[in-house]
Amino acid sequence: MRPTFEPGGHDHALCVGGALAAAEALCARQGRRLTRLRRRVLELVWARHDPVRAYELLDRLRRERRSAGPPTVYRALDFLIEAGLVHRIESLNAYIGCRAPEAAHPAQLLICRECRAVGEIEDPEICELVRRRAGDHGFAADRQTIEVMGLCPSCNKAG
Amino acid sequence: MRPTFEPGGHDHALCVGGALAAAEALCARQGRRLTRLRRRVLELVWARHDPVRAYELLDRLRRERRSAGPPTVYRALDFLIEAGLVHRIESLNAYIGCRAPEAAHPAQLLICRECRAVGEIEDPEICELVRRRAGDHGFAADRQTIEVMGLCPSCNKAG
DNA sequence: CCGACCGATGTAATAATGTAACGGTCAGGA
DNA sequence: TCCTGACCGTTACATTATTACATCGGTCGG
Repeated sequence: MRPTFEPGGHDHALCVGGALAAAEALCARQGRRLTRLRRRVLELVWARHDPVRAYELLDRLRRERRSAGPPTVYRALDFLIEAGLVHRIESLNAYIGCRAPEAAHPAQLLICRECRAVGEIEDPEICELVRRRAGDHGFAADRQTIEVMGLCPSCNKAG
Repeated sequence: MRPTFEPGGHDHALCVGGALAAAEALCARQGRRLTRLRRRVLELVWARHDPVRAYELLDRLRRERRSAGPPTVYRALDFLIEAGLVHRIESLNAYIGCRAPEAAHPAQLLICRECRAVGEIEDPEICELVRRRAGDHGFAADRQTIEVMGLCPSCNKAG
């Protein structure tokens, strides 16, 4: 199991490579088309473990594809989110690569307010409890957004 | 206990009046200044049980205060959120009056994707479970955003 | 009373984020 | 061949939010 927060000195090429390979496999399995553009956007999202903003992606994309505009990025992101390869972080208006795209799942994100690192957990118990409590109020839940602000392990130790 | 989703025919003046009275009391107790402007913005937020957008508030505010600009609204909202009187709904970029401002609490919002009604629950068990699970990964949680999309009781029955 | 200060608000400009609408291209199937 | 639908280019625009600086209006020490 990968750590929730990636340590500083890791070989990031492995992260990117793994994410792209997983994406290829997932799209093949689900009959989705991971085009050149979408693949490239996913790669840019994975360039770091921090959340990435849409217009950052656009800037980087434009360096290699002059034609890129906002819709270029947003359409690619929509596809990647739909496929479960990327999560949108609502409280930051930002995006991050999903670390467990194999199993479709609601994202539970831990966001460090110091270093901006984002960890992803996937806890079925939380998911189920939220669904049940919503149900107790007559509400039929179908999508959950859970985002937790705080301090990641290393910033917590440092502070 | 008030219902999580307010029924159709209720006397909404009571909701607004109650919210304003609670706000006065809370601010008095905490030494915060609920100015005329802030009070009026809170009242506008409470005009309906739906989420309100910042620029909707701005439009309504301008009718009675020509000088109002975006910062006017955003500053008032910041204050109200800080005081726990209003919640920001991250997944909608919208705002809604808090129904239980007495006890500071993380908002757990149930958002109907049909009628846009928003219910608020306050479940300590969810809160605690999320905190504990985050802690299991070495993460020190201090603020939670929990937003659930789905169908409210009446839309669920209708559909 | 005076003036320094400070929080609240006014005001203008602009940044950041996101969407609509339409056209072109290209692959695959009737 | 023609049609269709997904994908992407392109332009324009809508929405959301912030920065920076000016001003107002009370409070408090002198």
